[in-house]
Amino acid sequence: MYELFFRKFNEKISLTEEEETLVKQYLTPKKLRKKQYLLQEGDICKSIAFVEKGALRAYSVDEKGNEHIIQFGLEGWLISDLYSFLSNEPATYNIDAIEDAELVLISKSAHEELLRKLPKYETFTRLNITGAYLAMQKRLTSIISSTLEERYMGFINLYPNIVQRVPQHMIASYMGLTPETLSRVRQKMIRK
Amino acid sequence: MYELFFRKFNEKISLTEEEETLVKQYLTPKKLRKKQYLLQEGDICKSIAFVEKGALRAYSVDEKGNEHIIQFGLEGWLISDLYSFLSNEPATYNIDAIEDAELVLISKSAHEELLRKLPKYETFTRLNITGAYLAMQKRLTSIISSTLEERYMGFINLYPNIVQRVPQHMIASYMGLTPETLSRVRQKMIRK
DNA sequence: ATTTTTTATTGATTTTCGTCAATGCCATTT
DNA sequence: AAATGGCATTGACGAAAATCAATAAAAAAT
Repeated sequence: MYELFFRKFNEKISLTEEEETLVKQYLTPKKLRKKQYLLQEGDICKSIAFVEKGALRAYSVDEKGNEHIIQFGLEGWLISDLYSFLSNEPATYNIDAIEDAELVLISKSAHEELLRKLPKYETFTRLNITGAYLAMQKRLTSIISSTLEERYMGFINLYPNIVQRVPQHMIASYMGLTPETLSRVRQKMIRK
Repeated sequence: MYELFFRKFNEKISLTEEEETLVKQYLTPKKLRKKQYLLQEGDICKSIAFVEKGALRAYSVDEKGNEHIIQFGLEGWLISDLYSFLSNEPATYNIDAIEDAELVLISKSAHEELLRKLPKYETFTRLNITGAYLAMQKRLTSIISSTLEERYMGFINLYPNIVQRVPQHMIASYMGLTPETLSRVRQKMIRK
C-alpha cells in the first residue's frame, strides 16, 4: 500500500520505518473510475491527491464551455487545486479521471499536522512545490517564446508517456490550442 | 538595513531578535544601476535576490533576438533563475535592473546553511515558492483561457504599480504579445 | 539647448490560428 | 451486426495577431 508514494518520498528525503508508519496514519486511499470527478469547480478542495496509478487532469471551463487543462496527473504526481486547498476558497478547477485511478489522499488536517510534527514532511512539501514551480516556469517560457512546433516537440520529449495515453484534443487543450490546430501542427511535422 | 526583507519574513513567520541577527549574517546587500545585469544567460545563478527598492526583470532571448519577460521583481519580491541556482546549471534567463535597485542577496551556501540551521527559514522558503507557484498558475490559466482584453485587465488589477513604472513594451513582452498588439488592445479598451 | 535614444501609436499587409462543417475511423455498446 | 459516441483529420473561411514601416512624442544624454 502506498508503495509509489513512499518511493517518491524517499527519493526526495529518506524516512525511517517509524516515520513511514507515522505518515501512513495520515493517508487515505481512494479509487476513481474513468470520468469520475475528484473535485468540482465551486467545491472546496479538501485534499491533495498523489497518483499511485492511472491518470487525471485539472481543468477550468470558460463561459463558452471550453475546457482548458491546467495540469495532468499521472503516476507519481500530485494533483489538486492548491489555492482552494490552502485558502478554503471554492475551487476554480475541476479534477477528474482520464483513466481508472488509484490515489493517496492527504487531507487538510493531515497536511497541517504533518507539517507541524515531521520536519521531513515540510521538506518533502517544499521540494514538491519547487519542482512543480520549475516545471510550470518552463511551460510558461515555451508558451511566450516558442513556435507551436517547438512547443509540441518540447511536450513530446518531456512527457512521451502522456502522448501515448491521453487523447490529442486534451493535449491541445493543455497547450491552449484547438484540436484542429494541433492536428495541423502534427501534419506539418510529419512531412519533415 | 534589510528592513523590507525582515518585514516580509515576519509577515510569513515571525522571528526572534536572535534569529534575525543570525539570518542577517547570511545576507549581502547589493546596489544595481538601471540596465545593469544581475545575471546573464549562460552564467551560473549564484544567489537569490530580494528586492528592497527598485525594479528588475528576468527574461529570455530567442534566436530572433526578441526578449520575453518571464518575471518582474519589484519591492518585496524575490527574483532569480531558480533552476540555475538549485542545479548549478547555466542560467537560461537574464536578469537586469529596470530602475536603480537595492537588493538583498542570499548566496547558495547561505541558503543551504539556513535551511539546515533554521527551520523557520525552510518555512519561509516554502511559503515563498508556494506563493510564486500560485501566482504563476493564475497567469498560465489566464493565458490559455482568456481574451487579450481580459488578460490585460487582470494584469492591471493585479499589478497596478507595475503598469505605472514599467514601459508598455515590457508588459507586452510579459504577456507574450508584440508592443503594437498591446497598444491596440488598450485603444479598444479606452473606447469603452 | 540640441541631439540621440527610447517609447508609443497608427496604417497596410501577411501570417497564423480559430471557427464551422463534413467525413471517416475506431471502440463500445446494444 | 448495427448503432452510437468519441476522436482525429481536412477544407473553406474569417478573425486575430504578427510583421513591416512610418511617425511622433517623451526621456535621456551630450
